[in-house]
Amino acid sequence: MDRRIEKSKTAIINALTQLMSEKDFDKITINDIADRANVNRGTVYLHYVDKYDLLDHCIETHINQLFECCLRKGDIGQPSAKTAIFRIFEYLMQHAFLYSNMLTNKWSTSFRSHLHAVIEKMIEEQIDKKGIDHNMNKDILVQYVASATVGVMEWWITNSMPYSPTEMVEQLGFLLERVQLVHNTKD
Amino acid sequence: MDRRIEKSKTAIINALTQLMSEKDFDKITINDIADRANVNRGTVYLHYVDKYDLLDHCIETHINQLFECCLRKGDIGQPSAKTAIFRIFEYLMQHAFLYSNMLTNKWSTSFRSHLHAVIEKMIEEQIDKKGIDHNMNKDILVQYVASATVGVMEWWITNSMPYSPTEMVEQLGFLLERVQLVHNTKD
DNA sequence: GAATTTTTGTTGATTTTTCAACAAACGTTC
DNA sequence: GAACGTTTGTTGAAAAATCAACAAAAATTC
Repeated sequence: MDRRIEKSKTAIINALTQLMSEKDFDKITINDIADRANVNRGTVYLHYVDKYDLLDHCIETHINQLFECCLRKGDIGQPSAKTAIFRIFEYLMQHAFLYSNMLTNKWSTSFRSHLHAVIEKMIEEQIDKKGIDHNMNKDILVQYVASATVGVMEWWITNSMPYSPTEMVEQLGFLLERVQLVHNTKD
Repeated sequence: MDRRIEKSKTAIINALTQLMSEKDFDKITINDIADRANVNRGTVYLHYVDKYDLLDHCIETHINQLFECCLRKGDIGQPSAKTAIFRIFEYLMQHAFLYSNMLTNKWSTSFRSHLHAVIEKMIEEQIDKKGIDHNMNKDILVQYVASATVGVMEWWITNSMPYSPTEMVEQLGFLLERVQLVHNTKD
């Protein structure tokens, strides 16, 4: 990709990220974004069809970043499932306003689908590593667990994080043990 | 100035600044600079005729920055001469390697002249504020004091800062008192 | 609800940046 | 000192970014 495109895109995404942790998405104009990114307003339209398309890419970037951060955080191998889940909740908490903003009513579909995609991959890896009960269908199990996990996360964020990350991991741990995705030993 | 030019120029100047506090100027190539600035090598030549022209502009930027930082550091009015001098020495100390690198044998001319220009202005302001002895010529006095001050600074940097900023201010204070540029009261 | 302002999305002309290719100068190594 | 790789500075064509101007849509104000 052309160096200029990369610079413009990251500047724009970063600008929206900043603004999203300052005020409501609805209150943010393309002009605000362009100003903050220090690019011409036209440049935004050059790469994104509108504000919502930009938000979509912004969300995608952040979900990837979240998992990049939580799954390869200076580890040699992969962290255990419980550690990963804990880090995710912790991360969400640290960027509370931004993420609850990304889940804002109308546009939560994008957030959910991107999060689902990445959680799905993660769960599949886990299954391939640990194996499953012989009378279980893998595809269905993946969809089941992914939907459940994303649902819990979404609920947790939109309800102002009523429990601590530690509690969330513990509870989710119990549930995941029942489908044998997590060892029931101390982590 | 076009937004792109401004961005390119600051990226390039910042890149050189970074590299200058890491290694000798002679060891820095245009390629290094372009890579660090994340611009094409050609872009460097678009704004600067060569490495030495770039260094000159870099030095200019830094001298301005130094004085911006030392003379308007959250003050309401102007800081006293002694305070300003102290801050300058302190600032030089904090960016020791960079500045000693900027004074490196061959290219010190540029550094000296830019520093001189800015010190000269500063001294003139001081004189206009405090006035001078009636049988003294202002122009000559300015040149005299500016050269002396710059010379001391240059010597101080290239000789690895043998005295503390406090001592330097004290000594320079004595000397400046003799031409009545600084009050001989406690500051 | 009409008038006014702001925001949006598009356009075309212009400028800047990029990239790849080049020859010349330079530095190193054998 | 010949051969090698690296760095320099320049070129032209292509791509991207800028800017100003525009009409339409949306939001605000009175």
